[in-house]
Parts: sequence; C-alpha cells; structure tokens
Amino acid sequence: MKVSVSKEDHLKAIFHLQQEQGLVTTNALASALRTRAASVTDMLKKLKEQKLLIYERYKGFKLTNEGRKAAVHIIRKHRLWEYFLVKKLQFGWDEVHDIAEELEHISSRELIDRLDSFLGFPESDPHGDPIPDSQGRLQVRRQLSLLELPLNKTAQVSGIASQTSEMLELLQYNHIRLGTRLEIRKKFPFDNSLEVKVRNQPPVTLSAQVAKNVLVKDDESLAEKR
Amino acid sequence: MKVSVSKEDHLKAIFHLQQEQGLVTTNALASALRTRAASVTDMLKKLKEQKLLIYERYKGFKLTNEGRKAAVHIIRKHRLWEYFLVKKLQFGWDEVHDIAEELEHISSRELIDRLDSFLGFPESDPHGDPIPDSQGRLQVRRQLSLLELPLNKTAQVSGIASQTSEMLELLQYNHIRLGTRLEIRKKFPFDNSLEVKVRNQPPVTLSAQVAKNVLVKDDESLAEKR
DNA sequence: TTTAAATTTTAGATTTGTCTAAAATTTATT
DNA sequence: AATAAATTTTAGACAAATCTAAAATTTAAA
Repeated sequence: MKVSVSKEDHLKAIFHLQQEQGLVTTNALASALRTRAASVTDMLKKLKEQKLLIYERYKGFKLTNEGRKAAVHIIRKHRLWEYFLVKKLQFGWDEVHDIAEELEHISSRELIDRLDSFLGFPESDPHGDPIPDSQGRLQVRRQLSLLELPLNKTAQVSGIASQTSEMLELLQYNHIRLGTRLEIRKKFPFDNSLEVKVRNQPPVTLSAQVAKNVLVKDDESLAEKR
Repeated sequence: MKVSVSKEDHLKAIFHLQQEQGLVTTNALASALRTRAASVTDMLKKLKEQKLLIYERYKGFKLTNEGRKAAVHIIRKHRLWEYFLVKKLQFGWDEVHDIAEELEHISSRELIDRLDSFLGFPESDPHGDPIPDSQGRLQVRRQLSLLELPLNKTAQVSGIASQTSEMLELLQYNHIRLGTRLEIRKKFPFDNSLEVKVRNQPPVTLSAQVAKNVLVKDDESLAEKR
C-alpha cells in the first residue's frame, strides 16, 4: 500500500504535535491539517493498517518507529528544499514554506541525498530548524526558559509562557517574537536581569520576570532522536 | 476546477503524440499513459470542460491554445529539472527521467523562473531536447534521416528506423546510440556513404544503407511554436 | 454494400480521501 | 454518582480517477 501525499501530511503533523504538545488528539490533528475530526479518524485507521501508527479507538495514538522514521524523512526533505530555495534560488525565508510543502512529497531518496550534498550538508533550514541527516537523526532542541539559557548561545524564541498583553507589548517593543533568534550577552546576578541581543537590533535588558516567561530552543543540544 | 497531476500527464502526452504522429487517437494515448481507452475517454471529457481540449465523441481531439500552453509549461518544468539534476546534482542523463516526472508537477511558476535563471537559461535538456522559455516558446526540431542531414550541422540521434541486431551492433561499435550527438564531416557521392563525427570519437564511415535508418533531430530549426 | 473488425464510448463498479450528521465514548461538573 | 459537555467514532454520501464488460460508432474487408 502506498504512502500518499495526504498520509505524509498526517504523519508529519502528528510528529510535530507530538514534539510540541506531547500527546496528540484527533481534534488537534484535524485543526492542524484544516480538516475534520471524522476524516482524521479515517486516516488513523489506514495508518494503523500500515503499521505507521499505534492506535486504539477512543484511546489516542502515537507513531510507531517506522512512522516516526517516515515523518522525519519528510521533514528532512522539507527543510533541505527550503534551504535550497533560499540559498540557491534567492527566495526570502518567508516565501518558501508553501513551495517546500509541495516539494517534500517528491519521493526519490537519491535525489534528497544528492541535494543534501550539493548544499554542503546544512545543519538547519532558513528558519533555524535543524535538518535531519540521511540516517534520520535529528538534533532535538529542548525548550527552556530564557533564564536558563547559557551565555552567548544562540537560541530561537519558541513560546511565550504567560501572554498578558502588557508583556507582549514589552516584547514587541524589543523586537522579540516567536521565531526570533537571540542570545544572552550578560547576566546581572543582582536582580537576575539579562542583556539580550537580537540580530540587527541594539542590545536590550530584560527583567528576570520577563525572561522567565520567554521560552526558547537552543541550537546545539545534540541529543539523538531515533 | 483544478488541473490535477493526471490531467497534466494527459495534456503532456497529447502534446507529444501530436508532435510525433500528427493526430492522436484514444488508443494511442491510452497506451502512452499505460491506462485504458475508457479512462482516457473519461479524462477527455474533463479536459474539454476546462477548455483545454477540442473534442467530439468518436471524432478525435486536439489541444486548444490554452491546452497547448499548459502542456508546454509542463515540458518546460520537466526539462529544467532534468538539467538541474544532471548539471547540479551530478545524476547521469539516463537516470533523471522518473524524478523529473514527479518534479514537473510542482506548481509554483516563480520557482521555475528562478530555477531557470539559476541554471543560466539553458536551451536544451541533457537529452538535447529544447527547453521552452518562460513565454512558452519552444524550438521545434523535426526528425530526418541521417542521409538528409546537411554537412557540418550537429544533430542528435532520435530513433533507429530498422532495428536488426546486425545494424544495432554496427552502430554500437561506432558509439552511436539514441541521444548521441553527431555531425556529418563528408559526403561521398559515389556510394552516398558518409563520414560521421561523434564527440570524443574518431570519425567513422557509414554506408547509405545504414545512414538511411538512423533518424536524427537537427539542433537549429528555429520555428516558433505557440 | 453488407458484414466483420477495430475503435471508442457508456454503464456501472471500485478505491481513496473527504464530508455531514448522528451515535458512542470519555471527561468534566454539579 | 448522575448528568452535562466535549471528544471521537461510525454510518452513509460524494467527487475524482480508475477499471471491466457491453454497447455504439467508425473503418476496413469481403
């Protein structure tokens, strides 16, 4: 039985939700894929039949090893194509997602491995997300609070813990939002405040209270996944 | 209404058969696409509805201007990707067809125009077939026998009319096969034999009997198509 | 020009992926 | 614990692309 485009989309979405939320629900998956819960259920059964998913009705589901491997390979393709589009074809990093969304379904493994080599085995895509290698190894970047981030390690904002509008305004003012890459230049033990540097911006100081609520993913945790 | 992958395959096949055979029949199309005549009929109706095809039952069919334009664009994509695969990813020219067959269905026009530019606006793909430009202009190369090819005009072997094993052995020995580029250096009126030059090979002499059965496409007929 | 053969089309089925509406099940709340 | 609310699944329908078998039409041959 084939792994269709739609099945690949489901695998990928399940993988991402598993990473972000831990557990995945039918509804969450449906809304991530902009489809209906009933359609998701249908697909879950098919993926189960292909042993890509462990699934029991009403009891939740998660990827098998094989399913995870398939998902990681799709992510590898997506990110390599994004890198290609930006670095070789001069697209802006914000223009490439939809095109990569199509390219990721091209099946040839040989193609992808050669593309990888042609691009010089890049480690992360234009958005800073790590590119799995040809063995399916993916650097995992765990989420931590900005307070815990070591000095001078670049990281990417991956979440805001407490979203009061006052806090968002403050972050906005300092050019910090989801996806922003930044690093800590200085830590002040007196009040645990931090000096933070964002690319193309002057350094800014954040209080511990704010920093605690800014979640980031560091770029270099080399934990091996799968 | 969308133009699905399958519709694109049909448009492309119709275009190619139109070029080679002049008229296209339901059966010929079915066999080119390895499908059944009934399925082709179904698709013809859909293409007609989208005004990509002029079609009346039992009376044959041909592409409209719009249909031809769509077909040429798919061919453009196919050939640019082939060029990319061979020139940038170091694939052999004989390994790229199936991969390009998938890539040609990626929809972004922007992508293709940038790819074209990245590749330096190549004029023909690794098999020597001309690449349509972004306006859909396509150099047409007509097929002729090697006997009719003018002196010192490069051409590419596009077919062997009579495929006896003796003849194929002779051609093999002289490094001539499908896709080989060659030109005629000398014509001997006495017996109509020819001296032929293949790149990286010493010149060889072919009898008229052989030359008559070697079909080539010359590189320079600049007739404009659509 | 009738008949036979080949081609093409229609009719009806099948598969895949999707949907809505209703039923089943689980989770949360009095 | 009983009921309400939310979630998930089933049942049944639909569109797209395909198929087989039979019917319609055209072409070729006797």
